[in-house]
Amino acid sequence: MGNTVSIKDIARKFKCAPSTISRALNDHPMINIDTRKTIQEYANKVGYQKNTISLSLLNQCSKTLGVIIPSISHYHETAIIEGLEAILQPAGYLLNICVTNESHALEKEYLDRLVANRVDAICISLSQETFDHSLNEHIDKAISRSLPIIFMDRFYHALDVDRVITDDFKGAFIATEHLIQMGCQRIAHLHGPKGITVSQQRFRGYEACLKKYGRVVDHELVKQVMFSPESGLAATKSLLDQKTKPDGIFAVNDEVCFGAMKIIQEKNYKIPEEIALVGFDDIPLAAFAPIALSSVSRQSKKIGEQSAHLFLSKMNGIHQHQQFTLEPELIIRESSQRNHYS
Amino acid sequence: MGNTVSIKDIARKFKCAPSTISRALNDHPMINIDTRKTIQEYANKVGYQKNTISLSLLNQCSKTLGVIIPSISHYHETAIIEGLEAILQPAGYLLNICVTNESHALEKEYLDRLVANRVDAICISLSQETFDHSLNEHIDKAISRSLPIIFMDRFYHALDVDRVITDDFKGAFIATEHLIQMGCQRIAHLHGPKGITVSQQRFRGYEACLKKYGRVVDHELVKQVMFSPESGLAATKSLLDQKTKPDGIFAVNDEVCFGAMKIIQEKNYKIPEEIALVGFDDIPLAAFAPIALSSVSRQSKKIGEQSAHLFLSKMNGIHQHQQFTLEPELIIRESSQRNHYS
DNA sequence: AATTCGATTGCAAACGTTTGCGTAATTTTT
DNA sequence: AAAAATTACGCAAACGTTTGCAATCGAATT
Repeated sequence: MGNTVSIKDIARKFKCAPSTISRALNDHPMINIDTRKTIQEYANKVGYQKNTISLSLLNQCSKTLGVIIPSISHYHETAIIEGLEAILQPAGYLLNICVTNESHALEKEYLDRLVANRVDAICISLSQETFDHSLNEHIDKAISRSLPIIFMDRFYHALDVDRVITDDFKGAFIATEHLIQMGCQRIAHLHGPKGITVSQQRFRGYEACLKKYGRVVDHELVKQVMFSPESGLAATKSLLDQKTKPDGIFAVNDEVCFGAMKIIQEKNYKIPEEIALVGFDDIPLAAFAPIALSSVSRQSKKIGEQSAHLFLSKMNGIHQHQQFTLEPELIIRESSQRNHYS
Repeated sequence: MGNTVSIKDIARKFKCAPSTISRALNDHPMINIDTRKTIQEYANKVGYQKNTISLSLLNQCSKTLGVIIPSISHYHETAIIEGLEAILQPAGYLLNICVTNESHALEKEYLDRLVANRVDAICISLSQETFDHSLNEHIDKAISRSLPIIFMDRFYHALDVDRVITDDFKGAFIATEHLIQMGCQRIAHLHGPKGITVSQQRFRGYEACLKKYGRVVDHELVKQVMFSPESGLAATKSLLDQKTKPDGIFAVNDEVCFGAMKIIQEKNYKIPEEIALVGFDDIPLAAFAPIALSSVSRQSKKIGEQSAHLFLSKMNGIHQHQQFTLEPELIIRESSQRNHYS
């Protein structure tokens, strides 16, 4: 494309070997101090910029991390990216971000491309399709070529992998427990898309908590939703239309709660008195929902940071597999606060 | 690190030249069809994956687009990324995404790194600091090495550049005009951070519209905010506390409106009857605000798509500078719909 | 005067791939 | 049977950078 100047160009100018220029630019003491300065000044003047790809080729490392995520439209994912960048920018790494839209084919395609680009490692949150059908060959193939793969959020069938996840089970458990403590008798659950691990984990936490308090899951009170307010609205509407109405709802995420609130308020139920509501993710707008929304924080940014640290440790030659599980935190706001302590 | 197999490795196995392997893998007709098949099968078996960095070095193009954005925590930015990916994934490109947090130093650092990595072009939304102090040397330097730079959102001082922006002025104008048509007499504006172009453009549109209808800006009704609900709440509170109260508010973005709504409802003003509200960006949760929020859509995803197309056209050798301005669209919802037509 | 030493610099290979050109072997044409 | 054409493959350079080793030169030591 043009006027990019290389070490060879500079070498021609100074009638010396490229190696001399290279050493001069890297301030190698082997080179005469005056020569060094002269060369550096010249390089600076003509805007010389090191070509990193040649270095990648030489050093077999690209100083780039591949990131594969199913979506980028929610707070959780962008917070993860912020966490990754916060740690990896100072370490000199760049991020190759790939969004799969929950498609297995795209995930495979992107994985191949990242491998072809020789990224130093890959942080991945598996797509729904991959998960649903356990389509793991592409992952296994990548692992078998000893490319470090760090799993975020979604479990992988194999045990000996690196991963950073939040304890969704526990998060759901404490959310449900909180609703119970607020006096809710019929706690509904807006269940996330089937086959997604977080959906399953959160349902299991909800189920386990009910069990602990001597209750059982009423399947009429469990509705499946997508991760959107529209879906939350529809599911909640059907909840409110049936004979067994809930007096508490634990939803798979906050967006869903916004939809739930809309219809609950439309039907003139009082939040939290008649129906208490708890979401998941603690998105920035949670506090500004129609009724300030209680939510379980999954520490999204910390997932990114921890994954970044895990990655850096791998770059430093630590090859044991590491698994981190972050603690969820229940943020109690208006939507579930009943001034009822038990 | 590595059981990565190269063309040379395969060549050794078959006791032939690397060039033969290369041609065989690329299905070059020059190579015997049987030899081709055999080699391809073997390569497949041992998991050969083309090393793209060597190709980047050879072809002087990396099939990678650098993306520099000030933040990644809002809908607008993630939608842009989605738009970019939607077009560039099928075209075989990867995205290097860099988040500057509005810091000029980081922007400079990232720009250098992307140049060093020889990305094929850079899509950039300038940081606030860069903008505030017109710190453009790094950009000029990049341009001078004829690296294609596509500006998104924020104007650049120079005229002959490639850019894709939305007409924020017009968006603000139609939002304000709508409030006027809804009968608002004292329209406040929650002004975005100073020095940010979108803030200025939106204020100017607001100002121009008032002028068109024979009004002037009442500076008591213009408050400066950050792009957050907290900030919107604080600014609106001070609006409501002063003698000249607004009966309509046009805010620099939707998050700010969520904050505004909170305090307006707390103080028991009716939306939209007493105070009508219009935001900007049309985030997915806008329809699920306490009162469904009217908002100006800036077609964020289309910015990404259009930038991607512009980029591709540059890759196809079209060197003229192109400038696109997307039309904003006012989405009218409850927060401003007064059943009052004029 | 012969030797050693230190200070600078150059040479060449390496990373992985592609590609124009040369060349050998085989087949077809005259 | 000789010439021409076809087929199939190898050689080597190129992309930009680093680095171990050799080489050159002047100065200092024996």
